[in-house]
Parts: sequence; C-alpha cells; structure tokens
Amino acid sequence: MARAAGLSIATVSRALNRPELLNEDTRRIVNEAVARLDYRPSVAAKRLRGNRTDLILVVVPSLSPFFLDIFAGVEAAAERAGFSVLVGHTDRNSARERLFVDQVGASRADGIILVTSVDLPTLTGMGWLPPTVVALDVDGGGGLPMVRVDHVAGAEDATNILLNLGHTRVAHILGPERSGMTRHRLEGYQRALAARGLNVNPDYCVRGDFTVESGVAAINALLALPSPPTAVFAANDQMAIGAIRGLRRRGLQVPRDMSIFGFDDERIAALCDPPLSTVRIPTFEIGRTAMEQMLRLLEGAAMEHDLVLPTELVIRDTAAPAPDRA
Amino acid sequence: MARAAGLSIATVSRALNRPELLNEDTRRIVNEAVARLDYRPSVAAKRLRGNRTDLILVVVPSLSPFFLDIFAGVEAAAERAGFSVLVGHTDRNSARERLFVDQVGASRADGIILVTSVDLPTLTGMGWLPPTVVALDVDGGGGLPMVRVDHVAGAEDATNILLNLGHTRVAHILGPERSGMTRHRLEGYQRALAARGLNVNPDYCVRGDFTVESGVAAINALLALPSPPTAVFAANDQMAIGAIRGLRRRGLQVPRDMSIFGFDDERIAALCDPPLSTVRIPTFEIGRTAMEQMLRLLEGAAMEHDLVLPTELVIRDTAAPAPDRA
DNA sequence: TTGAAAGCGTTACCAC
DNA sequence: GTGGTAACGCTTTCAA
Repeated sequence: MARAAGLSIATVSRALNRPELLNEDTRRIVNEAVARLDYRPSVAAKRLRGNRTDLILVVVPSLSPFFLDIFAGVEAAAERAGFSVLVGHTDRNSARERLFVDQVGASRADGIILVTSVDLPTLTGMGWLPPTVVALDVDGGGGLPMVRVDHVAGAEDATNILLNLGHTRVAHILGPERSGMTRHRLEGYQRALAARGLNVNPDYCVRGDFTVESGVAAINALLALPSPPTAVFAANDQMAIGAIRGLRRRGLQVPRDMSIFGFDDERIAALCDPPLSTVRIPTFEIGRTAMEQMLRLLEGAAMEHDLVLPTELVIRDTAAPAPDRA
Repeated sequence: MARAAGLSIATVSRALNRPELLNEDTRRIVNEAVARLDYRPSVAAKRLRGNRTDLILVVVPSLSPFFLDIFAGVEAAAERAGFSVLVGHTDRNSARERLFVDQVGASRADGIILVTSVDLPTLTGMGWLPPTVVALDVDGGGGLPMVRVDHVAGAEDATNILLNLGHTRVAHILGPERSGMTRHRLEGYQRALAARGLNVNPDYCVRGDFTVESGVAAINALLALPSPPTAVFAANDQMAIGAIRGLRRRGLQVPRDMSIFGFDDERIAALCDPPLSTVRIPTFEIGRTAMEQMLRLLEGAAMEHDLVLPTELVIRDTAAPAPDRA
C-alpha cells in the first residue's frame, strides 16, 4: 500500500480522485510515491464500491464483417466515455443470448447492446432485464431502446435511381421469406413504382435467399421472361453480384445490357467488377448511436426510444440509363 | 444478502463454490433461497479477493474481417475456460498499444493477446509486462510467447503448385517494402524456384502494395515484358484480384491465358469470378491457440514459446496447366 | 458440518 | 486539509 508515502489512506485516495482538495505539497508527495511504487489503483475494488464495471457487452448473432463496423462505432463512443467493450456472439442461439444477458445480470458489465436480437420476446418476458439497447432489428418491439435503419426508404431510393434513369421494366430479387428485411425492402421497391403510377409485375419479383447462387438463378428466371426487365434491384449485394455473374455467363454486360442495384454495401461491393451501385447501411453510426443511447440509459437521462437512421445511396458503375434513353 | 436463508454467510459461500462440503439439507435450503431472491454473486467482490478478472484483452491493429476469425478462435477457447473477451484496436498506433497494456496492468484483464504488435521492442523494453501472447507477428522477438504462421512455406507451396502445372515462367507480385510478410513470401517463392534449379528473373518480381490497383499495375508491367510469364503468384488476394481484373480488361482470361495464385484466402477469394486459388492462413486456429497459450501462461504451466502453424492450400479455379502442357 | 471473523483496496462520511 | 473508519460482498482460515 502507498501508505509508505507517510500519509493516510484517505489522503491518497483524494490525491488521485479530487486533487483540487489537497495541498500542493501533499499532492506532490503522493505523486512521487505513486511513481516510485508504480502504483495502480485496483479496478476490482473500485467496482466493488461503485457498483459499476465500465464495461459494455456487445452481442452479435454471428461474427460477420458486417458487424465489425458496428463494433467499431460502439468502441469509439465507449472509449470516449471511459468504457471498454466486451464482445460475444450468440450463433443465433436464443439460449446463448439469454446467457449473455445473465452475465450482465451478474454485474460483469453495466449494460448490453444486442445487435439484432435472436429472440426479443423471450427476453422482454424475462422479469428483470439489464440496461439494454437493441441495434439493427428491423421490427421494433418490446419497448426496449432501439437503433434501427430505414430499409423501406433505402429500397425506395435505390428503385428511384433506376426509374430516374429511364427504366420502366425494373425487377426485384427478393430475400428469403419470413425475413423482416426482405419485407421492408420489397415494400420500398413497390412504393417507388407506385409513386410513378407503375404497377408491380409479379413476374418481376423473384425470390432469392441472399446468396450469390440465388442471384444467378434469379437473373436466369428474369431473362427467360417474354419481356425481360432492363434493370434489377436486388435485396442484397450478394444476389446482385450473382445477377451480374449470371449475365456475364450469357455474354451480357453490366451496365450496358442491364442495370443492377444492390443493398448493404458490403466490402465486396466496391471490389467487384464492375463496382456495384448499392445502398449503404450506416453501420459505424449505428454502433456509435447505440452506445450513446446506452450511456443515456445508464445515466437515466431522457432519450428517444426508437431511433431510425437513414441509409445512403452509393452510386458506382452498375446502373446506366435505360437503352431507349442512352 | 442471502442470509434471509437463516444460515451463515460462510455457509452460503460454500454452498455455491464447494457444495460437496455441505449437508444435503443445508445445500437445498441455500439453493431455494438463491432461487427465491434471484441472487447473483457479485463478480466484483469475487475479483477483489481472487485478484483475477477472468477477462482477456485482445488487441488488433485494425478492425478488419481478417481478425474476425482470430477473434472467434480466441472466444471459443476463452469461453470453454470461463473467460470473457475484451476487444481493442490500436489503429496501428504504438501509444494506443501501450495504453492497452497499461489497462491490463491496472488489472482490468488478466492478460493480453496482441494480434500483430505495432511496436514489440518498446513493449518488451517497458519494465513490467502483463501476461502477453503475441499472435501472427511475422518475425519472432522479445521472448514473448508467440503463435505464428509459416509464410515462407505457404508461399513455397503456392509457387510449387504453379511449377507442378508445368509453368516455367512464374512471376511474383510482391507486397510493400519493409514488410516482414512481403519478405517471407518472396523468400518462399524464391525457394520453390531454387529447388527446381530455376533462377529468379528480376523482371518477374514486381512490387505492389497489397491493393487491387497495384495488382492491376503489376500485371500490366508483366504483360509488357518481351517474354511475359504464364503464371503469377501474388503476395495477397487483393493484388491477385487486381491481376485478374487487369488481364480481363485486355481480353485475357484466367486461367486460360494466365494462371494466378493469391495469398490469405480472404472472403472475397471464394466470391470473385473465377474463384481464386490461394493460401489459407488458419485464422481461427491462431486465435484458439493463442488463447490456449494464454491459459497456460496464466497457470504458469510449461509451454512452447514459439508456435508456428502451417498454412493450407486452397485450390479453386485460377490455376491451370501451362499452355504447352494443356 | 457449520459459524465467526479477518481481510481484499477502494470510497465517502465525519472528525479534527 | 487531513486522518480515522465503516462499508462494499466475497473467500478463507480457524474454532466450535
């Protein structure tokens, strides 16, 4: 103990936390002793008293690059506030999710940020919940603080780009059934068409499952139509890339023969050939905002309980004017 | 406090930690009380006594997808041992790295896994160091426990594949200067050639900087040679993809007109067109092994101080027999 | 088999 | 301004 400094234990504590209360001399003495003994306050003891850990647990369903930027955002905001970030992933397993929540219950962390909860209803049904913020879930719910993104508006924007380029036959490759994301993105597509008085041709809505292969299959189905589209909005980048690949295999070029738009702005979108026009989800900002919400929650400050962040169009090289306009 | 269970504080503690010492009845009483009060032991208090946090800090230079699998490996091993994982990134900033090390010094975590240290020499020069494992650094050093990967052997294997396909004019696109990784991969390339009695044509070694663009530039330089190579081993996937792209722009096809080999097996390698043959770095295993080393370090158990993991060839579609053999 | 009590390193309250 | 001390919630001797 730093009482080898010849001073009382209380004084040392003050010197470290509220130096302004002390004599300059005493302060100096303490500082010297600290330096001499290479003394570091025990975080554990501080926690025992303060009942806080300055730790936030971020739980993701899977460790995909997509969540990396979210994490980066959380970390940025956390660091500024003196928090560190614990990471866990649930493997989309609801039991694991509950386990993590319990960890926080056991005061291993001050709060938990759930990036896309696996099973929100069960969670909110569990009597007590630690301070929780849900990020990126499509559907609101549970009355927990949320940070989300407007998939409908994003899809509408993307479709509008295609429409503004003069395309009138614009198809949509949907995501898997029963996914809220799929539903929202489809809705955005429909809205954009409706706003122009165009009606949705059911043949132009083909189902995929978010994989590259399903994109290839979808474009083949579209091409087999008596009157194929001239532009395609895919519900994610992978399927958009599949579409481009399918087109290329038939000797068709993007965007000369067909315009393509994706969604997500995954890393590969910028790297593929040609670079894909797509819709960016503000991942970093979602992470940052979620952490900021957490800080407010922890302080008991007033807060907006459902924050919706806008997406952003990323125009690259896969969308060109419609052929009759070119 | 669970002394509402009518028992002494010590008994409760025992019931939770060493139930075998107790009467079955008492044990039951405690369990009931625990359930009734939804009691959770305070981690903070436990730590104060035990002087450990059951936390491991993983520090990466940047938040790239590459480190994701490493993290997954660390987490897998950590979870099994009852540890949680804290994540930090240094932005390649040596001061930040020292900061994280200090965090551990302040007993916020029991140990630190440095995934590619920014500044190992400074660190080892800092008098005291917390339990530290270094993962993925190319050069050994500092006497710290290391988990590494054999870049030389990986590069040699890749080059040998090309050589075995009958190519005699095999070029290499190097990474940036002053990178240990670049040096090792170049060495592997040279070794493979030397083993066949081939000598290294300096024109066939062109410098890149690990970006797609530099790959395009490199392939252009190679193609401009009086006698261009028929196969290219690029020091990473990005440059390999750049090479493929450059080739395609000139109407050349891979692997028909040129064989290409990458290094790293990034996600994009499987997704690009055609899927890239490359060398996989066992990222998950590196993470797991590093954490296992950490566990040994913490226990003071005997351990190998420099573990080198093998790379793995991933044969996809970008390498074909040499033209005169086809 | 169980209970009492010391001690872990802080902070915060109250005296001096 | 500074020192004494209780309290935080646990583990771990030591006694009973």
